[in-house]
This record gives sequence, C-alpha cells and structure tokens, in this order.
Amino acid sequence: MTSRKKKEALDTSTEEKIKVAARTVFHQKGFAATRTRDIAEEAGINLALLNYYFRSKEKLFKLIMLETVAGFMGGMTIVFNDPDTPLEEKVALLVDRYIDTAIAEPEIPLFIMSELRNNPHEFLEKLPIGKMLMHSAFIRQYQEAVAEGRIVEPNPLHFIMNVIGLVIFPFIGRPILQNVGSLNNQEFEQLMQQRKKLIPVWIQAIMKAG
Amino acid sequence: MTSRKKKEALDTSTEEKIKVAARTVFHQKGFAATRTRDIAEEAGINLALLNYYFRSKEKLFKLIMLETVAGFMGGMTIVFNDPDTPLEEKVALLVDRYIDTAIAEPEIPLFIMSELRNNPHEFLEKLPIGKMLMHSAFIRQYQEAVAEGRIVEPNPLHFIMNVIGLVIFPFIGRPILQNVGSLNNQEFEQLMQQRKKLIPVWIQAIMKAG
DNA sequence: GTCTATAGGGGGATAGAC
DNA sequence: GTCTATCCCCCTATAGAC
Repeated sequence: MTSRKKKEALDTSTEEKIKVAARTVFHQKGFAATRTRDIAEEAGINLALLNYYFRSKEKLFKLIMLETVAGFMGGMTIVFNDPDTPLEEKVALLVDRYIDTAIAEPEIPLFIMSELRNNPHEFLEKLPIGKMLMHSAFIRQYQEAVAEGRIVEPNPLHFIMNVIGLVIFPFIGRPILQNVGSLNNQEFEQLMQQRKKLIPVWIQAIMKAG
Repeated sequence: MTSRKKKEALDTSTEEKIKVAARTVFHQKGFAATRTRDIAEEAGINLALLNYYFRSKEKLFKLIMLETVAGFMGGMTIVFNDPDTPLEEKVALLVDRYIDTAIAEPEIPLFIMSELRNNPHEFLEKLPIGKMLMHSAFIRQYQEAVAEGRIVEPNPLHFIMNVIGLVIFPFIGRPILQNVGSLNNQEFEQLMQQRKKLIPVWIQAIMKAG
C-alpha cells in the first residue's frame, strides 16, 4: 500500500491528471469554448483517453462544475452555519477566506456565474445552499441584531448581496478594473489584500445606515 | 424621404432586424455557445442573409460587443465627467440609472464580463473609458473630499468598485440569489428597486468609515 | 436582396491495434 | 490502459438560382 500511495503522490493517476486539466481549461474558457482536444493536450494525454475515463465532454463538465460550485459555496455555508462566531466575526472570516481563495483561483467566480446562467436548476438543485443558508445560525443572529437595533435593514438578502458583492465583484470585473486603474497583476492583488481589512469596516458602517 | 423613413419605422430594415436578433442571442448565450442559425431564426430570415450583411459570425459579434460595452460604460463616464453635480448626487444618479438599465436588460452585465475575459484588450483599447474616468471631474471631487476629510479611503478605485459592485453584482449572481432567497422574478425586481434608495445611503456610510 | 443547396472544416466520439 | 486513425455530425460560410 505504501508503494501505491507513493506512486500516486509522485505521478498522479491519469484520471486525476485529466480532471485537473479539465478544471483549468473549463474555468478559463467555459464549457462552450472548450474543446476536448484542449483538455487532452493540457493533460498530456490522448483525446481517446478522455472519453475512456469520462464518456463525454458533458459528463466531464458536470463533474467539474459540481465540484467547483460545491467547493466554493460549501465553505461559505459552513461559516454562516457556525452558531458560536458572532455576526461581525463571520463577516471578517468570510471576507478573509474568500479573497484568499479568489486570489488563488481568480477565474472561478466568473466561471460559476457564467455557466450557471445556462442551466441554473441543473446544479443549484443538487446543492442545498439555499435552504441551508436561510435556516442557518446566521439568519437567527441577523434577526436578533435587527431586533436589538444594531442593524437597520431588516432583509438579510441585502446583507448577503453586499458582503459577497464587495468581495467577489472586483474579480469578476477584473479586466475593466485593471484597465481603468492601469494596474498590473501585482497591483491588483495588493488592492484585494487591502480590501480584507476594509470590507469588514464598511459592512459595519452599512449595518447602521440601512 | 418621408416614405423611406416611414417604411423603416413600420418595418425595420433587414440589417437592423439581424442586429437586434444578434444582440438578443449573443447576450443570452455568449459568443461560443451562439450558432448563427439561432440568430437567423430569431431574426426571421435566412442564414445566408446574415453572411451577406455581416460577412462572418465574428464580425457581427465584434460589432454587437462594441456597441454593448460602449452603451453600458459610456453612460457611466458621462455622469462621472459632469463637473456640476456633486459627488453624492453622482452616486445617486449612477445607481438609479444603472439599476434601471440592468432591470431592462439583465443579461448585459454578465455578458460583458464573460466576453471580456477572452480578449480584454481587443475591446477595452478601443474605448478610452480608463483614461476618461481617471481624469474626470469625479476624480477631482473625490480628492477634494478626501482632503476635506469627508472621505477616509484615499484610493478612488475602491470607491468605484464598491458603487458598481453593489449595483451590478446582484444581476450577475442572480440565479444564486433567487435560489437562496426563493425569489421569483417579480420579487427579485422589487429587491433591486429597493436598492436604488439603499445603496446611496450605504455609500455615504462607507465614505466616512474607510 | 433573399432564398435553397451544398461545400468545407472542426470537433466529439469510437474502432481497433498494441 | 493508451495510442492512432477515422467516422460523422454540426456549424460556418459560400455558390448560384430567382
């Protein structure tokens, strides 16, 4: 068993190589613009192998899409669900975490939004983020804060939109932003790092201004 | 000349019909997923006519893309550039205007961001939004406000990201938002209408909290 | 200008050898 | 399991009649 583990660690399995390549290419170009030949080349294997392992382009895509959405949104719901961290801390955690992951894989937010436009039900139905979120500890905490007058706006959806929007939108509008501000990649990343500290402060201000 | 005008008003020219159809389909599906047959059908004409008027799918797309980006971003720079409206009023104008246009054509924000990912230079170079914006009356007003202590955060890029993000992100994340909040289209639109009044207030709060 | 018919190429998928 | 070669459909673009 040691040797098997070693082997997979040193040189990952073909199936895994294809999945990694598929993630990369799909995330960059989206489903429609991706050719299975691109994925095969990226993986350093032959086109036939892709169909041998995953049957079809569509099957492979659905796999990658589900994993990507689950990975990205899943972390979010975990943070929202924890009853022990107060609202303010939740925001700081979310902002910090999502700016880091978005810096690491900047194509993911736009990828998810673009591909979700085509068949939203297909993927959202399989992932109960909606119900999970609206029945989470976050919602209770939010309602308490409204009742205690610490938050003015009673609808938590506005709050969610604001937090996620402030964090993620710069990554979606990145080409425009870099053009407007004449930013290279490093300067862009510095700006995002700044926002880790700024956004929680802004959210605090928004809460009291609803 | 009267008759010619009348004719075009009653029943628009074939060229125009194709362009309108191309806008619709491209905006919904993006370049890669759009088939010229879809456009022809949407326009109620034959496929050959599309090539007769526009030479190729790519030429037609670039035309639509440029018009769309120019139309969407152009209105923004005009508002930013006006030296007579103070900063606070600019925000209110922008928010009001862009929520209305995004409600009217909700696919445009995501369309622009998605297609810009492929070849950002191709389109952004042709539209001097960057230089126009960074040398506009808005920038001067912003710096004044910073100098007078009315705004804490010195970098106007954060301000721009925040305003645009708060306005546009809900339209980009629409499927997720509607899923999370169990919203039908009417409820979604009501939420956006609410934000016309809320966002300017929030921006005021953010200014003083940087 | 508008149509029908078709050429031509690209890309997903498979057959079959190794 | 992995490769080469190839099938075949779909989609863009054009030829040519009207």
